Amino acid sequence: MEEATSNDDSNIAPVTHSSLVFDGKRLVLDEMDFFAQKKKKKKKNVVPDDEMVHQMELHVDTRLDLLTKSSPTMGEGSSEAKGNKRDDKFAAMVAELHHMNAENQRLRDQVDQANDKYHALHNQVMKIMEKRQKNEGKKADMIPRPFLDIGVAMKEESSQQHPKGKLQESKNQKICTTELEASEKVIPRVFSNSSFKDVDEASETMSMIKKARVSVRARSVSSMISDGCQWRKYGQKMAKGNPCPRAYYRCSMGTGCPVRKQVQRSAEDQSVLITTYEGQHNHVLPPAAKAMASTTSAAASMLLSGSMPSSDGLLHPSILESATLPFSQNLATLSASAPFPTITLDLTQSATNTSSQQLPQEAPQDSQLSLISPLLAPNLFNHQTKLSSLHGSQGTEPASFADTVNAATAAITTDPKFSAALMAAITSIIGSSHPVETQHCNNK
DNA sequence: CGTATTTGACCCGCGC
DNA sequence: GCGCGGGTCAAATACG
Repeated sequence: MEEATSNDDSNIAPVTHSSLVFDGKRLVLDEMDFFAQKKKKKKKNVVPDDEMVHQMELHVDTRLDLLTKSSPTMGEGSSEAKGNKRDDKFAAMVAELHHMNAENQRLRDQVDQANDKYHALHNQVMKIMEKRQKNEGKKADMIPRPFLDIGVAMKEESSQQHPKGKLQESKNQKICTTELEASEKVIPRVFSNSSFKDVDEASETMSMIKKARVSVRARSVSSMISDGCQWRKYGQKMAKGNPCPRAYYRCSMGTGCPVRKQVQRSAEDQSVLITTYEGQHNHVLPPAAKAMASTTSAAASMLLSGSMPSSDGLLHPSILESATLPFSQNLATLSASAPFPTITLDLTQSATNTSSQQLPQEAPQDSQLSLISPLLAPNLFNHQTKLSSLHGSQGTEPASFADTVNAATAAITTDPKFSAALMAAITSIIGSSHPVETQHCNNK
């Protein structure tokens, strides 16, 4: 029935309908003599073709224009003169419309061109960085895969991936070799699809960025690793195969902030807290929160850039081999078989790996942090410098930690060591910004 | 009383 | 089409 009424409206005159939408002054409009004439005209042309509809649309603008400019006290006597005036205005409006259409088209072209240029430039930057990396004596076979078309990669691998991808996450570390072999096959196609060809692809990528997730595994006794942000709990669910419930949080620092996170204890080790971040903040963040937020962005970029394996795998073996950090192995995994591409940063692995090498099994949590943190700065600032020189901007400014992580986003695509540094960054964030919780862990 | 949390209901996508 | 599981909503409740 509602449909019928709305149809009635549109049948009477699209003009009326649109005018309603436009300024909500339908009554006033109906009282105008000019409007009455329009109705008569319409009745004459019973079958409205496209041109007619177009004209009617034009009339909308004309009438609206008249409404704002003409005097309501106009009599009916000078209708002929007014008609001429209206014709003139109508012609002017048509001309203006054509002009605007042309301009619109021109702007669209400009946007397209800008888009193309952006991708071309991005491509060039990546090539330059790649060259630099090679010049710095990197292994020849350790070529990162810039501009990985994750959509393509995921499609490619969807035929190979396991039916229950999420359950595979814990197994990723074991099947890493197989997965990487599979991912190698994708590389040629990846390079051939190095830039986005159309808007659809770009928007798909944008949604991918939004949906990209960063999962952080860390040992914590408290129910949530606070990260400087304000979170509002909006749900809790029992996840299958896990006795511990999964909690859903929404960022409450900004109105309508799309960022969400899930917190869940690991099924295997309930002392391990898995925090999964999704989305990007749409508001200003406190310094403590900035770093984690930046990490999410970095991870999203990393997913897009393809410096990580295509799906369900660990970091590229060469990446791991090249990583000098002792805890880098098994530190980050990527799961693209999950509903959304997810990077898992395993801070517990690093702790156990490190502690198994150097510390007693019951080594406190802060030993992990103290080992990692010193390694962080040189890695990060090294890349900060690189980027600053590339962009030719504020390289001398003392970058905040968050800025550093932000700047790392691009670098991460070219330097595999950087992922390890990122792990360290997050570890130090968790450790530094929440001494209470860390203490909590330590006390246990 | 306003705000945050809890929790059952609901929606949606996916696999069979 | 149906069931399952993940994710979200929103009314009820708790809390400061």
